[in-house]
Formats: sequence, C-alpha cells, structure tokens
Amino acid sequence: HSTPMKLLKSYARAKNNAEGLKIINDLVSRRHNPEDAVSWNCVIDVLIRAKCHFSALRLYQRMMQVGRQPDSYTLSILVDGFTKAGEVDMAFRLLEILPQKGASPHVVTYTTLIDTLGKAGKISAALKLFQDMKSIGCDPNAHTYSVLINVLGLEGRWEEARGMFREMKNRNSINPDVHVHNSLMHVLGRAGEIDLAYVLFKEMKGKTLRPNVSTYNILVYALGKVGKVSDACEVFEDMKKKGVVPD
RNA sequence: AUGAGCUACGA
Repeated sequence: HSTPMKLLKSYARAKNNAEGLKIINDLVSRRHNPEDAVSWNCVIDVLIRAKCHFSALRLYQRMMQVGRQPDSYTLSILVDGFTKAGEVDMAFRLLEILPQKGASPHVVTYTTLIDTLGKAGKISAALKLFQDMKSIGCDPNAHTYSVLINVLGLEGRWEEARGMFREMKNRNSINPDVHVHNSLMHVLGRAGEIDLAYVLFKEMKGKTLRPNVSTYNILVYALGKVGKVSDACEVFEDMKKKGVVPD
C-alpha cells in the first residue's frame, strides 16, 4: 500500500508503460518487493507491455521465491505477452507449469491465446485450444466466440463462423454483445453475404443492443462492396440521426 | 483492486 505502488497500479491500468517502468526501476533499486498478488501482477503487466518479457519472467520467479502464488491473472498476462511476442513455445510451457503452482487457466487465458494464434494463421492450433478449454470445463464467453469468428473469417471460413455464432446463442449463459455481432457482420460482409449481415443488424436492434461506430463502418463497407450505394448512404444517415459516437 | 475480442483512421 505504498504510494509508488498505488501509482504503479494506476499506470498499469492506464497502460502507461513509460511511467510504469520508472516506478519499477525505482522499486527495484530500493530492493522493494510488491506485497500482494495484484501488485505483482501489475508489475509483470507493465513489463510485458514494455516488451521486457524476460524481466517479467524473472519477476514471476521472484514472486515464487518470496512465497507468493501466481494466480489466473499472472498466467493470462504472461501467456498473452509471450504469444504476442511470437514466443509461442514459452507460452505453452507457462500454460503447463503455472497451473501446478496454483494459477488455473481462465477463459481469458484461452481466449487471448486463441486470438493471437488465429491471427498468426495457426488456426488449427487455435481450434484445438477451443476444444481443450471446453473439455476441461472452462466455459467460453462472448469474447471467445468473437475471436473465433474473426479468425475463421480471416481464412474465409464464414459458414463455420456462423456456426460459432449459433453455438454461442445456444448457450443461455451468454448474452451476445455488440462486439460479437460486429465480428460476424464483418465476416459476412467481406464474404459478400450482405443479406445475412443485414439480418444480424436488425437482430441487434431488436435486442436493444446499441450499434456502435464499428457496426456502421462494417455495414457501410459491406453494402458498398456489393454496390448498394444508396442503402449504404441510408445506413450512414441513420447513424447520424442516432447520434452514434465512438466508444 | 490487476488480464482478452469488432470497423475505420492514424503511426
């Protein structure tokens, strides 16, 4: 609960790596360890965002040395950081090791991995992780389906993306949000399936989901792509009338 | 109190 640690937490939340690193350097030079798990995680998060992956790993080891257990956050932060840095092998090693130290994988851990692997073109690895998480009883959420729809769409697999959306709707624990609707609309629009995309748009409004700027950008693009210019203009006017602002 | 997903535009 020291003042520098409070500052570091707010820098971590604001993703202000430069200021965060200054504080970390200061704490390190005074041989001052974070106290609670949240503080350790914030330090590790700032180091990861600053691309100091191996410093982050050393901090994790130090955390263990002083008898502090890593948690799901620690695991997600490290796995996401190493995967995005292209260190996929290390990410999978952490995914094996940390659970033995008390850090269980969480839906966030899997979702970030699926996202990054899929965007790197490793779609079958991503789909396998999706099966893995379900088989250990880790329930996917709307974020998970959104990233799956995006990566399937990148491969042109829009029918499977639709299948994912349906699977999500069949889980009554999930409330499909604006993002996941946008993801599928974008995939359908790029595939030229404008009618299906438009149905989705109407579904959104029927569910009292508020279309955002991305929704309108996606729809205008999709309509333009199939030459429905006047429809595109209409949608654009609708957006202005609703006063949609960036969120 | 700390972690993940959509479009465009930037860099």
